[in-house]
Amino acid sequence: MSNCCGFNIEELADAFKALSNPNRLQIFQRLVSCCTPGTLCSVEDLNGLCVSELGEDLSVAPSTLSHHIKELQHAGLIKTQRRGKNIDCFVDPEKVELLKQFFNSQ
Amino acid sequence: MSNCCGFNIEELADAFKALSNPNRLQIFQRLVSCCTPGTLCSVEDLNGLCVSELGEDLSVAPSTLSHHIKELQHAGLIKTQRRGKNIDCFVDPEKVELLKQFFNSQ
DNA sequence: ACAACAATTCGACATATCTCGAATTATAGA
DNA sequence: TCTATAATTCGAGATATGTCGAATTGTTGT
Repeated sequence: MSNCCGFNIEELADAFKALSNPNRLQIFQRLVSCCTPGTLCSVEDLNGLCVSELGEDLSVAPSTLSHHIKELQHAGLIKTQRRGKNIDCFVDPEKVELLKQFFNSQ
Repeated sequence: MSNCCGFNIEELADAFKALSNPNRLQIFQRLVSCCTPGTLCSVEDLNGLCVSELGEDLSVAPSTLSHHIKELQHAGLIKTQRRGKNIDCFVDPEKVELLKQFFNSQ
């Protein structure tokens, strides 16, 4: 577990890998921007989109979409929660904050 | 060329892909942190490290290191400049700014 | 219990990536 | 010109990734 300047390189690399696929990046971007300005994205606020909504303008098979959601989840970028037949997705604000700080470290 | 919320998804994905490899991320992190605080990273300032210096604590073959440098360059994250036998590397502050803004878009 | 819908798992395939060693190019200095 | 050093290019091999279709699981409503 290599550590550099307070950042865990492996953790960051995993996050960037998850964002390196255009389809996944679009999913993430959509989740980030779906939160109403001024409010935090969190599970409590329920500012999320279900899996099928996230794949609407993506032209990938449901199985591929599911795979991408899991990748984002394993990288710690999003969290999920079942709501009836749907699975809602939410950005993890702490991880986003970590990434912000990385690029702000001069 | 897909565009979302003012961001070019392909461009961002290329940058994240370049940062998704732990070795490349460490190279980038080292370049980012080598700039003296308060100063901008730019070719003019010559606040760079040569290729071999960047690979010192990385335990990869020179050919691999060269490959990674080129990946970072193609993604627009760094710029290079020959100085005698060495090739100096510099972070591109504009690209870093773009990535900052992406994570700051709520 | 059954049908419909949402999502996941699994196996397979094509493609991309990471890495290396060997050979090559570029530069500086004797 | 010759040698040493820095870096790159090239080809190859192992591994990882993106994608799909088919089958399966979980949930709701009839």
